[in-house]
Parts: sequence; structure tokens; C-alpha cells
Amino acid sequence: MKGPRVSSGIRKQQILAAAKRCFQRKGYAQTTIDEIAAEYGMSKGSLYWYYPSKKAVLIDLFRVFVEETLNRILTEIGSIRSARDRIVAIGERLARSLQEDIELFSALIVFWESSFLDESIREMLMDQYRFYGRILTGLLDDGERAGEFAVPDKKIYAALMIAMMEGVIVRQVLNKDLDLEEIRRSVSGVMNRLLPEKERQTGPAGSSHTGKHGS
Amino acid sequence: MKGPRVSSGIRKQQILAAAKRCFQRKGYAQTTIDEIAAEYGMSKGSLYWYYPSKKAVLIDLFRVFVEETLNRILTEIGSIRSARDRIVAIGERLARSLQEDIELFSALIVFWESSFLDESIREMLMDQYRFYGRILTGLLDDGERAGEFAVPDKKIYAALMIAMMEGVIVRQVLNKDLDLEEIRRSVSGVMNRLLPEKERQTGPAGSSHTGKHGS
DNA sequence: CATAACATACTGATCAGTCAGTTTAGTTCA
DNA sequence: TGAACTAAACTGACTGATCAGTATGTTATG
Repeated sequence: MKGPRVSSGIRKQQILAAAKRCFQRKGYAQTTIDEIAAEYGMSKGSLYWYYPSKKAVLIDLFRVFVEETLNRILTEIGSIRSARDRIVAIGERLARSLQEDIELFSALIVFWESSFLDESIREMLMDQYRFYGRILTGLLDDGERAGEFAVPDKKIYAALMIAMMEGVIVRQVLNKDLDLEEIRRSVSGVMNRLLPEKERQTGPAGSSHTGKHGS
Repeated sequence: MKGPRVSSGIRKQQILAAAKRCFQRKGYAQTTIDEIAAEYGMSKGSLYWYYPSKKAVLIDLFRVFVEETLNRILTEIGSIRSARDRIVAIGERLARSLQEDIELFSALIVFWESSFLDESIREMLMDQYRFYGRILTGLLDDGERAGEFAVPDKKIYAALMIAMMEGVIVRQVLNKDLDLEEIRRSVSGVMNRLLPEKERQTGPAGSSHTGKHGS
């Protein structure tokens, strides 16, 4: 590369941001490349300089979604000791991310719909599902080993917890009528209730650094 | 009407069934009218005799979805006395319907995606959401009055329960990798756990929670 | 023989992707 | 220093394919 006017990364970011806004407004199929180009203020030819196809934009948008939101959450909660608190924190932070970056989550429904058509997108989604399932199942394992709680069927529980968060996302993306601050607080209570305690704990489940070490 | 070859109702049913299969395979935007016509074995002209537009087919499909699945469930559980059992039964029957008629539920994602584009579809969906929210909130009220359980924030709880079922639908429609029989059983346990008991019951649910918790 | 029910060729609009050309930033060399 | 050169970055008109909806014709039925 001899002389980029701005860095290739910046342009791609701009394109993705524009695409995100367009997809949110009209969905994937209804959004034209020209609209995306207009939205980020350059021409269609420029867009095709950075991305080979409309589908490639969508896929890269999903990649960014995963990297920037979900993996960040998983990193952030890594320092929390108790498995229970970590699980609760995932729900809380997901709700907060949803509040802050609703447009990105809107793209999820686009992915779901596209996955009917495109096998590669479906595979990407399934990989993510399996990944989150493993994460959560692992956390349930940790909590059980540490004696924090016991759940009878960890895999199903993990699936249902993920399902709940996903349902909240759907509802919010379509409607935006829920009070997310309220949801954020409630998710904590619900998650807690879903994890029956083996032994009595002192405080409300958050923040307590009891003697027993986590994972 | 002088002489229908088959009744108009039958034809519409056939068209909707064909559309349902097509939408499931390819999504709404990617499905052509010709494909739907081919799927139900007649021509495009015939389809337009019964429906004025592609969108009208989608909307009627949603109407059937609501009438045939969700309202039926609500009617069926009407005879159950205990509010708790009624709530649990909704979850169980929804899981069973999902198992039996996955194609119909697939159309839900199509509706969600279409609602970005079409305000009337969005309004239809929102009406349904509000309706189910009221139903569930009412059930929580009933249970509380009968002394079966107490939940601190009924509206949010209703929303989260609906969200969970919706998430299960998404997961199953996209992946079909969950054991729905297992889900059906687990949903019962999860729903029970989400309804903290006022008085001691025999079940293994997390009854050790005292009143003040979380939030 | 009237009309409901169905078939099919057509149209106008849309849109993803292409391509030939233009502009700008950086490099070379006198 | 700057003119000549080069390739990256960008433009926008164009194309070929697609498809919803229509127009017009055909067949079956009471």
C-alpha cells in the first residue's frame, strides 16, 4: 500500500457503522448497497473496494458484534470469583450492552433471517451458540464444584438462560418498550432464583467474597 | 360465487401452507410469488385471485399462527385451576407446539425481520406482545391473590418468562438441536423456580429464598 | 352462456455487481 | 524544489438478472 487517504480499517468501520444503521432501519434484504454508500458518504464503487459483496458486509458486521460485545463481556467478568456472581454479571452486562448499543443487536435478527438462506451464516451462528453453551455450562460446573448451587441438568439450564437473554434482545429490538434498567436489575434476581442454593449464604448474592474460592 | 372448484377456504389454506414452507426455507424477501405458486401446485394468477399481494399472504399467515397456536393454548389451559399450574402449562404446551409445528414458528423470525420494514406488521406484533403480557401478568396476579406465590415485579417477570419461551423458539427454529422433550420437562421446573413459594411445598424448587433478595 | 377460477406472457421497476475512467497521495529523479 | 510517474482510492453510469404485479386469455361449472 502506497498512500491510503485514511486507513483501510477506518473506512471499513465507517462502512459497517453505516450498514448497521441501514440494516436496523430496513432489514438486510431491503437495504441496497447504494443506501449504505450514501449513508457513509461515499460511492458504491468505494464500498466495493473494501468489501467484495453485500453479504461480506453482513458477515463482517456479525464478527464485530461478537468481538466487541460478547467477548468483551466474557473478558470483563473473568475477574469475578464466584461462579454465581459471574453468571449474574453476564446477564446484567448483556442487558447494559443492549441498552447502549441497540442497533448492533438489531442486526441479530437480520442474521437469523439470513441464516435461512445462507448455510455459512447459519454455521457461524451455531458456532456461537455452542460457544456460549460451553461457557455457561462450564460456569455451572464451577459453581457446583464450589458448592455454590446445584442444577439438575446443566446443559438445558444453560440453554434456557441463553434463551431468556435472547428473548429479551428480541423484545427490545422490536419494541424498545421495556425499561432496561429494570430488566437489568430483574435479570439478577431471576438468574439467582434459577440457581437453587445448596447452602445458606449470608448476603444478597452479589459482591460477597466468602472464604471459599471459586473455580 | 357460482362454482368454486374447491372452497375458497381450502385454497387459502393451501396457499398459506405453501408460503409457510417457502418462507421457512428462504425467508420472506427471498421467496418469490412464483415459488409459492409452484409449491402449492397452481399458477401465480390463481394466487392473486385469493390474495391481493405478497404482504397480504404474510399477514394472513401471522393471523393463522396466532389463532391456531397461541390462542388455542390459552383456551386449553383455561380449565386449569391453579395459576401456577396454568403458567407452567403454557410453557409446556408451547414447547410441544414448537415440536409439532416448527415451520409455523419459523415464520415468526420472518415477521420480526419484516417488522423493520412494515409499520403495520410491527403494530400487529406489538399488539400480540401486549396481549400476552396482560395474560401472564393477570395469571401472576391470580396466583398472588390465591396465595400460591409472590413475585415482586409482575410486569418484568411476565416479560422475562415470555422472553425465555421466545428464545427457545429462536434457538429451535435456527438449530433444531435441542431435545424438546427435555426442554418441555425443564421449562416446568424453571417456571416453578421463578415463582417463589409463599408457603412450603413438596417440590425441590429453590424455596430456601427468603423474601428479601436481589434487585 | 355467464362467471368463477385458473394460466401465462408481459411490463416496469429495482438492484447487486462491474467497469472504464478520474482524482489524490506518495515516490522517484533531475 | 518540483515535474513526471505510479498505484491506491474513488466515482457513477451501465448491465443483466430478478420479480411483483397486471393484462389478457382460457377452462370449467352451475
